[in-house]
Amino acid sequence: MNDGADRIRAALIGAARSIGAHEPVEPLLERPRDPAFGDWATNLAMTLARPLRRKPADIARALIDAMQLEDAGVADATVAGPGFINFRLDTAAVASALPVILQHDTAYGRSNHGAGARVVVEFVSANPTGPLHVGHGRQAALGDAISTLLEWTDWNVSREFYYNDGGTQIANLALSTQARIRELRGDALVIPEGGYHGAYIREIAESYVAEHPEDIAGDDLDAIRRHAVSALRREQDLDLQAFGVRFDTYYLESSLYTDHRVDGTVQRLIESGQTYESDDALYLRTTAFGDDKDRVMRRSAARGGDYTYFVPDVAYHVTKWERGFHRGINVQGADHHSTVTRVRAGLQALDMGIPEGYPEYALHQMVTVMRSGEEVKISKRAGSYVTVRDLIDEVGRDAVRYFFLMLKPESQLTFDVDLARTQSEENPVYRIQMAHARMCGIFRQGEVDAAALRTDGVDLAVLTTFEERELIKQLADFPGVVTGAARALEPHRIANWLLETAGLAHRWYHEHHVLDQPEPVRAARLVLARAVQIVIRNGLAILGVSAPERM
RNA sequence: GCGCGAGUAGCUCAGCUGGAUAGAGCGUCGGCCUCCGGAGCCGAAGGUCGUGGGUUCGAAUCCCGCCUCGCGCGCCA
Repeated sequence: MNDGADRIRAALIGAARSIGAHEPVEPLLERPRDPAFGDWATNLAMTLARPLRRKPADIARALIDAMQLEDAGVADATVAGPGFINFRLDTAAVASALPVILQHDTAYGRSNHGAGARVVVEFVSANPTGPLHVGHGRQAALGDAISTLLEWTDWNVSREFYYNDGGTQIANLALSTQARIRELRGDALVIPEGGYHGAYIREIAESYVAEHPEDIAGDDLDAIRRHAVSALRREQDLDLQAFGVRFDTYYLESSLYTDHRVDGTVQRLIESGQTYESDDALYLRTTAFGDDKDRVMRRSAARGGDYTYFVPDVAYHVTKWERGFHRGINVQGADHHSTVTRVRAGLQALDMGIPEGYPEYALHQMVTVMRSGEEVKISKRAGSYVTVRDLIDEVGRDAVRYFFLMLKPESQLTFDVDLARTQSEENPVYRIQMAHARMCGIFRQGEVDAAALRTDGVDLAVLTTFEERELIKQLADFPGVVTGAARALEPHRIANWLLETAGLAHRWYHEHHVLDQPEPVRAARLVLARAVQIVIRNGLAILGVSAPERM
């Protein structure tokens, strides 16, 4: 799988048994912080110190003495610090990672931990009441990359978009559009309380009047609502298309009512005995499941007597479970944090065998936009905010994707438009793509068919320089980085790893030439260049960023 | 007031779920610059990991208190 870690691990297990360690022995191998220490390190001796009642350093020496070092590709093993064992691999063992990369090619980095199980990843889920803004953009990039990471670890992923096409906000949308229609006729503009002020509402009003000559007065509120929702859905679809994000399913909140799933969920909650009436409203005892107060399910008659949003939300998550998704991941902004406890509480109250942690949440913090050194003020009420489309038009899809993914989700993100559009290596996307393009440039210059390169008969042990060792080790780490990022639902690990890889690749490229080298070296370096090309391309693919052959 | 998140180099941020002398990019300073591919390369300086305690062989990482910032706290969604 990688450059010798498995062989060292096996040798360590054998050695630990021979000195009397209790099962199971599971040595942890990691990269030493400083490459001067070696290629791999283990703290096994320290963890064995207590059960064996011996000093870590003594155990470390005993382990080394009992190991078959040469068989494991180890050139040198030393005890260091409080009891670490550092292993230095021979050059051939390090280089053994390269044939694996070339053989697996587009599949290098994939693994089968998910065993094909189904998972639904819900993200964006914007109300059809306006264009997608930068927060949705972060969510689209995150949700798509998390989905891809899961696919790379063999999960059967369904990307899902949930449309809140019912409720107060849609009513306000219809009323806002109606007000604009009547403004077109010369009436004074009166946008209702909680309505939408953006200029796009006027455009929708104009198209409504054009398509509905029979209702230029704007009296048919139902038709106005349908027109506005479909117009905005179309806009959002175009935004997502420009971003290269596709969904497998669109789930409509309104269908929960027509299928009587909301009524059914309420009925089952009442039967669970976890509900009660108070002040003419129906409550769910969510405090029994960790909430800080009980939540209203059905409003009092004085307030309309209808259900609060969280009832269809629970009903919706029941459908996820019943549709066979026994793992669900919701990608949302941290401003929706309070829904986490409520939705889970509702599912637990139903007592239908859904695990407590269902669904999982990947919450991200807010996004601000920086342009010309100043923060772009976002005022949703006034309808002035930066849309996903604005960003894509300004800096391109690749940069938008990468910038949204380069920070961990818990960090607030400042999108620096000027940096994103910079065409030099201070721009991280450019830097990574350039590393890939440089490898392609070598093949182009040397008229080498990279895809046809084979490692048979190539002496990879001639890749002895420091830069080559470090670069190969980095490439060998890729599968582990992918599984770690997938497990943690953290695409930014891929982004950071790619940036490191690009740095090592650039350094190698500048220090050592390929095409003008004598034969044993030239062939080996071509293989290394090919491996770099493959791994960077695969990493970028996970993030949804392209890998251009020239810049 | 309560809940969640953040606080790490001048700036923007990583830090692989407890490991060694805490890293990267930008910026600053000093050198190179007729090199497959270009505004690029090499090197250096720069840190009380917000703060005070605790846990242990060992803490940026885990626990408790406090400080600062962001978000949320409706019979809105």
